[in-house]
Amino acid sequence: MQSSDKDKAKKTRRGSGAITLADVAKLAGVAPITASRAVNTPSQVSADVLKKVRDAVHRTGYVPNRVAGGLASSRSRLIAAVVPSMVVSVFAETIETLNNNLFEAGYQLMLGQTGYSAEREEALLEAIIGRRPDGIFLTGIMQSSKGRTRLLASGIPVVESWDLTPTPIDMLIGFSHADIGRDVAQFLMAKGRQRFALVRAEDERAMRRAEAFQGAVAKSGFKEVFVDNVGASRTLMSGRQALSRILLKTPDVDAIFCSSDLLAMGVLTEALARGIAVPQQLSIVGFGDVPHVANMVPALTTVHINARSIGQQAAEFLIGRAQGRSIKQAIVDVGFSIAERDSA
Amino acid sequence: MQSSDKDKAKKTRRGSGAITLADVAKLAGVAPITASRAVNTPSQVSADVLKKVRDAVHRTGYVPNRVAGGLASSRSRLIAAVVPSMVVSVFAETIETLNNNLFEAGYQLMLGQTGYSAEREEALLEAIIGRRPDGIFLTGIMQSSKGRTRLLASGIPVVESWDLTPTPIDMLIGFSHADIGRDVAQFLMAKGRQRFALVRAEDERAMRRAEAFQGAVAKSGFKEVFVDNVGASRTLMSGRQALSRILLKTPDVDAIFCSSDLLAMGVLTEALARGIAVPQQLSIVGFGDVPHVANMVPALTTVHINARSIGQQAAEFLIGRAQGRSIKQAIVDVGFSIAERDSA
DNA sequence: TTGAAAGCGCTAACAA
DNA sequence: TTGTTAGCGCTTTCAA
Repeated sequence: MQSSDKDKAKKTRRGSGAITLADVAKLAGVAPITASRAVNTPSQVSADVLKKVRDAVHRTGYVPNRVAGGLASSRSRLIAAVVPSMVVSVFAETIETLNNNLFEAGYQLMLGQTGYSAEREEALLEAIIGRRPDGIFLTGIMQSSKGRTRLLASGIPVVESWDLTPTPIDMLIGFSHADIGRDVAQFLMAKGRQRFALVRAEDERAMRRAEAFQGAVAKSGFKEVFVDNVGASRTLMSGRQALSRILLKTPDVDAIFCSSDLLAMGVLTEALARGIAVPQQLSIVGFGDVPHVANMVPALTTVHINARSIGQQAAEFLIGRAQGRSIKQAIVDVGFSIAERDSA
Repeated sequence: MQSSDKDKAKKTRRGSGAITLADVAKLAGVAPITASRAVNTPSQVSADVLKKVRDAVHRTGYVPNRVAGGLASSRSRLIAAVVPSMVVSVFAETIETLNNNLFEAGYQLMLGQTGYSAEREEALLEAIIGRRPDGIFLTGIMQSSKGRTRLLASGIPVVESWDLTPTPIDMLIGFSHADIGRDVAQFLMAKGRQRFALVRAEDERAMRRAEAFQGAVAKSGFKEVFVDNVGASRTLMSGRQALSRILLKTPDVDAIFCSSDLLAMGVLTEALARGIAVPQQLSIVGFGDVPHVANMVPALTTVHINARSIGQQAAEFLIGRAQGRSIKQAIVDVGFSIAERDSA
């Protein structure tokens, strides 16, 4: 007798308890589908209905359940991004730009981190595909054939990045690491440097830059390049320690190419601490061009990668695909440049 | 006559086309719910069924649709995190740790960036609640009462962070910005410094640190603190420019507290470039303790925040709540410390 | 312009 | 231990 008008029908068994579109529709006196149209495609309903539904939305504080919507429409409006690490600022820049652009277009970003681990990457892929995102952004190329197969089988648009390959899974926005290694070597040789060393982290792309660097140096007949591998530790401190080791083995070193700006800053810091003149006695080149290295003293010479433009381009591709457009030029080489400053 | 066994029943109208649990179940010769149990709670099915279902999963490459599962169970296994910016490494550290811990527990991270903008934050909140995540991590305290109301109404567990308040929405992991400002002022006064300046970005929390700093200095009878507000630009360059401006107004400045390590590095860089001795002539204190500032020369004295422990604690809270546990001590002051190094 | 019906792919509840 | 049934909250399809 005193039942409110909420429970006129027989009670259902479950549910999250939140306001649903059906509640809004009932309040507005229209069918659920009409309320749906008023919310999503207002141009399809009359002004009268629009007003009633909007009122009801306001009164109830209704927030559409995108999970249900996603299931029904098989468009999740979710994009997944896979990154080795967030604390590496170049990746953070790409993700920030990607995320901002996606958000403007009504897409949400799901973030996965591999920590540079292959098995982690595999588990991540499964978790991502399980969410049925409308697109996937990969930092790097998917190396594992199992991963490639899964991705292909999922039918989800994929952007690989930060590298070049003739056989991308789908779309690609990258640059050539071999070219970078070679160009940096030539740059340093043109400066008259003669004894080279590399400081690099355990990372497949860094390895390819290193190999091209070594190749170019060898081709010009200089002594073999000394390579210091700092392993997984990508800190300023490991750069400092690397220089110490290098000086022990090759005291006559006069040029060092590092696999990241942070390592280069470490080398630079250690050099200054030891009273080694940079760039007079020692040239140092970094990789990434993190924003602030340009304004340090001495300013770091480094390889500039346009991390933000990669993020933006990826957003365009992914949104385009999610909206059913086909991307014509889906393989883009964004290139790089050597930002010549004070350290080399 | 030649129809495959896929389409024995009448064709359905829609769908994403991917392999579903029903396909797997049919192949394994069991009911869908049994296949579901084999996949999610293997202990509930017989060894025989488990094997048949696992085989079918392998043969088909089935990946469970978490969207559908989330809708049915009203547990999305999704946690949302709101951050002002990813390129600020302290936030990146927290997010990285949060994400890693969540992933281990089978949760996925959805990332939202406010860009320090309030209206952006509002839109973000709507997008996040629409996904019905199992938890929300907020960098900072939700200031807007509208936002607080929405969050409260959503019923989703919330962790606010990076700050303290007597009235959190739900859970809280933070530290006192006023205490930091006061302690840093006292630290510098104890060092015998007499003429103070602040470099700060346009940011509510930085403002509170600044005010407490000014208060402590005033209380001790020193000249008024000169404040340089660099606005939204949080770069090393803005730190350099800030020092230039400060020197113009207060040439006798001997201590500067910056609202971030990056700004402090800028001030430090500019000081060194001008031949100002640090810390002899000028003490510089940063905020955040980004990993590498400890190893620079001179090493930066800064306020250490345990960004990773915030992320880890938040993961624990959120996962606990998502699994129905109630958190007893849901307000945590993680504190801070002044990492005294060479710059002050 | 509006609505009825039928699912999206999965799991909770109940039953066998 | 396994299965049946009935939705989760929304949108597509088809019809009026």
